[in-house]
Amino acid sequence: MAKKLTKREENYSQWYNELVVKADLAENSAVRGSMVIKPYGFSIWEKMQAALDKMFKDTGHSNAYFPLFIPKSFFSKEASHVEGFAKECAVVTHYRLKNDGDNKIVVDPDAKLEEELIVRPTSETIIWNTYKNWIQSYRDLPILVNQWANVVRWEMRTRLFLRTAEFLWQEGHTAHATKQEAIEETERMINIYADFAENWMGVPVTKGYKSENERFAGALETYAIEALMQDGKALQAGTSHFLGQNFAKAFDVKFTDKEGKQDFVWATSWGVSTRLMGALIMAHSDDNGLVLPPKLAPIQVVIVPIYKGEEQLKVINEKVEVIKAKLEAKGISVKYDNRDTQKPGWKFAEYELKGVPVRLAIGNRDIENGTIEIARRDTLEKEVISQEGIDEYIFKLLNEIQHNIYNKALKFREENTHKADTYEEFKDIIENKGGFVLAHWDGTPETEQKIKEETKATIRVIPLDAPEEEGKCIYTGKPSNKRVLFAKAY
RNA sequence: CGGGGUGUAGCGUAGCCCGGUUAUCGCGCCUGCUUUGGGAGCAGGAGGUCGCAGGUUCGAAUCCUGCCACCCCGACCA
Repeated sequence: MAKKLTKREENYSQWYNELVVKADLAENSAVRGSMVIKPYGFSIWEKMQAALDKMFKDTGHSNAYFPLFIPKSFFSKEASHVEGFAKECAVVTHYRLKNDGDNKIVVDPDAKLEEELIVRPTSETIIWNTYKNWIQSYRDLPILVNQWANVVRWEMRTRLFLRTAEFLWQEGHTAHATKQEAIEETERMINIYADFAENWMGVPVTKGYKSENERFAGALETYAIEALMQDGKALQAGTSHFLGQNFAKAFDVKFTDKEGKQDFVWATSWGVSTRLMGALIMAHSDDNGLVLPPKLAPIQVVIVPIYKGEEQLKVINEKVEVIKAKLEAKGISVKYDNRDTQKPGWKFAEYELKGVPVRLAIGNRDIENGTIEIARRDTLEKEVISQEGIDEYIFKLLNEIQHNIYNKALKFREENTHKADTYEEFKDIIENKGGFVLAHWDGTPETEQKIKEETKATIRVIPLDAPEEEGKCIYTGKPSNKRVLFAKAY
């Protein structure tokens, strides 16, 4: 497979599909644009969930669950929200099937719903309809709730992991007494996402806020983290929205403050999805398959025995049990694959494809010498080391791999981030090099739209840490005081 | 929804233009022997509504009509 992938380097998306769909993580479902996440792939998602969930809880949030179906009328209450999602909703119109007498199952026309139900594309509406009943006083605030759920967006075109019709995600929905508190929450959550992306996934991200064009439907401000994939395209990896009082007004959610005055509640919402799996794969993988950061790898160390005959295997088994126990005592997840149905070379390739960070191989030679062969996935380097102190060695190595993967991605991003001062320069980079482009922009949606039409590049974010700098918009020449981040995006 | 393309075994494919024995090849799968430090070798074997429905014909994977599904490109998007 590796050879096949090399041939396809030019077409990253095919490469990606080949690797993920055929190999390990998913296969096309009969349902349009949905995906099957296979057990190994799903365990990566579970690791992500666990880490994020802890971060949410450490910052005072709790999990809850809201309905999958949303009455259509809820949607129309917030004008820009409905406009943003109307074109991609799956709608339930009936509640029963029947046999039409010809042995065909048809939708029973008598079972038409009074009001259609929308399969949630996001839950702001149904949640704020609920919050209305939960909030009367400032004493009821803040509400800091998160839900792990699936959502459905009937996209025109789907793409595995990045844009599936149904996807898994978490959506946080918070309610606050003051604008300031809500903005702080919005920023807190985008920082958590950035922390997770960089320190768990090993994917460097740029934090910033979205231009008006790219803003979430119904939000006053959308913060996002943007990551750069190996093919030079940007991927939005997480968003946190300051919703102002829009949803409180739409659903009439008022509270009485300390002075006895009534005011609308301030809101935020934030989410990350299984798209993160796509980011993880596309940021680190190489021609041999996945490269997983140790913190998210379902298997951190795999041990492969090399033997001739039952006798040798028995000796190796005993030795490996000791090593495995020592590693597990340090909290390292270990798989010992002593199946005799596959050969060692086959297993090596298999676990590389799966992205297992560290592989140990032990054979008769090692039993005699008290050694073991250790191979790391990120650099593909192999060495023979002593069995003495191997647990400590691997513990440190996993940590080093985690950092190395991040640093490699960071270096890639630095090498593929360019400044452009003229439109010619800008177009040249976008067309020929790809990657991030930092450029001045006059701040108008019209200019962004023109640039998008002409180059397909959009403003990914206006970086939070962008330094003040006098300049001229690359398109209109109007004054600008900081550079914004442009790229072609998924 | 527009433009292009493809449907043949679990996967990837040849054959189609120009109709004609038992539908090609590779991977995978099963059995046996030899192998095992980077995806093993040899021998044998199983596996097919040729996307679906009609039509033309002595005869259709191949020609015609209709339908369906999927992929790529555009508009849309976490």
